[in-house]
Amino acid sequence: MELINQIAAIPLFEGLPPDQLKDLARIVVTKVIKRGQMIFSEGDEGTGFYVLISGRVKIFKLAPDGKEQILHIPVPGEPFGEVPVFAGERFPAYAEALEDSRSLFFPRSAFVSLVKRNPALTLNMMAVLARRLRRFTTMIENLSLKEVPGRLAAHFLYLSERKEGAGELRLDISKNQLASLLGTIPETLSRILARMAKEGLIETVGQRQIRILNRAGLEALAEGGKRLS
Amino acid sequence: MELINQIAAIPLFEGLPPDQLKDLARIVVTKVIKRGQMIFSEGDEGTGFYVLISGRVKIFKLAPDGKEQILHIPVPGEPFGEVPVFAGERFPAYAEALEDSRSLFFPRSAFVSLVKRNPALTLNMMAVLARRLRRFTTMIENLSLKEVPGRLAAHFLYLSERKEGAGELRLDISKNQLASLLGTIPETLSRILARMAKEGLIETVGQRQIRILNRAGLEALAEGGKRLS
DNA sequence: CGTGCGCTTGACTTTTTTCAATAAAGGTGG
DNA sequence: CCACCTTTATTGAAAAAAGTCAAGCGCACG
Repeated sequence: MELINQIAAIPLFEGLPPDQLKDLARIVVTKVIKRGQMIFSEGDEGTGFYVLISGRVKIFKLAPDGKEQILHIPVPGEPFGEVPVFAGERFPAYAEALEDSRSLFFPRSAFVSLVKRNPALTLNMMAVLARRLRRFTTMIENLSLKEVPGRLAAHFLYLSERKEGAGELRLDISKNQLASLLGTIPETLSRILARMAKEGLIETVGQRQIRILNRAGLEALAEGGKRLS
Repeated sequence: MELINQIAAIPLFEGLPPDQLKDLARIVVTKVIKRGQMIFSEGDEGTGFYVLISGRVKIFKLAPDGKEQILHIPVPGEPFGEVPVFAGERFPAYAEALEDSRSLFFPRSAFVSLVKRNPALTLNMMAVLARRLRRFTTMIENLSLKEVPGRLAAHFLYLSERKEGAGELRLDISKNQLASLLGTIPETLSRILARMAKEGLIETVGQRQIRILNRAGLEALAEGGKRLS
């Protein structure tokens, strides 16, 4: 039962008794998504939520002129599209695969009835929602109170925290996507990377590798205590 | 039993059986907050959450230079400060009373044990979190993809939806606070209001009253299909 | 009655975007 | 394996949007 093991490995379902894992396995649908394919659109009816198993997807908002703001890039094991399960019925954003991906889809009604019977699952799901709220408040803070160099510095520091201790970090998305995640455009991002390098804060190795040379400098930038010249 | 009635009137607790309302009444603490008083600060340990009963509070982020970004202004009956109950333990933002206010405080552990026993309460709380996520995604979208005139137009339309049908609407916060809610500064807000009035989109009546003269124009602004000259 | 705070307006600066051109990279099919 | 073509990234110059600094008005509150 490959499927049951996959479900059991999802943090959201940690602590569920085996029989309830089996219940989940009965209602779940595996979805395979090709790179570039849309998973859902803003305004679509949300009849359930997803958990990313492998690959990479982006959750984003879209302006009429085509500009995107990425809200979230789930890591494997993380749920997405869960808001309409609990309020509002429709997806508040778009989801598209950045790479060929695989996810599990949990239909709403079966999941809700499971929630009703299982307090541990309830608390896990609330923790997921609360963590995402926390990240969004940080995002709002960054967009509103920091300039682009500060946002970028904060992002580098964030990445370096969750990776190995070395000052080397690998961007797992393209610079276009990174710009969209930071609420700016590729040209601006490119210029700011160049300025950071010129000031000796970072060094770029290839296109997707960044080495942090001056962590304190980045922290000062992220906190607004310093500017790039 | 004034208190029980107040608790029963809170949407979050809708559908709770009387004995559980009594449980809540036993653990709840009434907090009276004076205008200008801090309720909690970012980083404080969150030992429970609040429900606003009367008055007005702002939930906001603070930049080192003192600039504020308001995240949320709960209406009476709405909970706030609930994120640390479910994840992370510390408040992600500041809360301060804009007017003399009264709120109920629910200690975390007692509330969590109640959640575990009550599926309806669970689903209500998840709906609260999911709705807030939805609002934050809209906020991120506005900050990133709209310019200030578009954000202001969207805000007016939002206010006019939840009030009476007339094109007249009353701002319930100062323009300084409104600027902070929209992610800008009072000077910019002032200029844009003047431009909107000059273009015949709105008319300002006194300092806190706005009359919408051209709803379609505001909608075009909010959708990015038009610009102020 | 004065002081202070909220609000407005002007002039200027800074930041970011836009438009355009070019260069580099990556994947596909021959 | 290479040539081609689309996507991704960089750089420059100009424009636009928003923020800063400063001054002044008016109303409310003590």
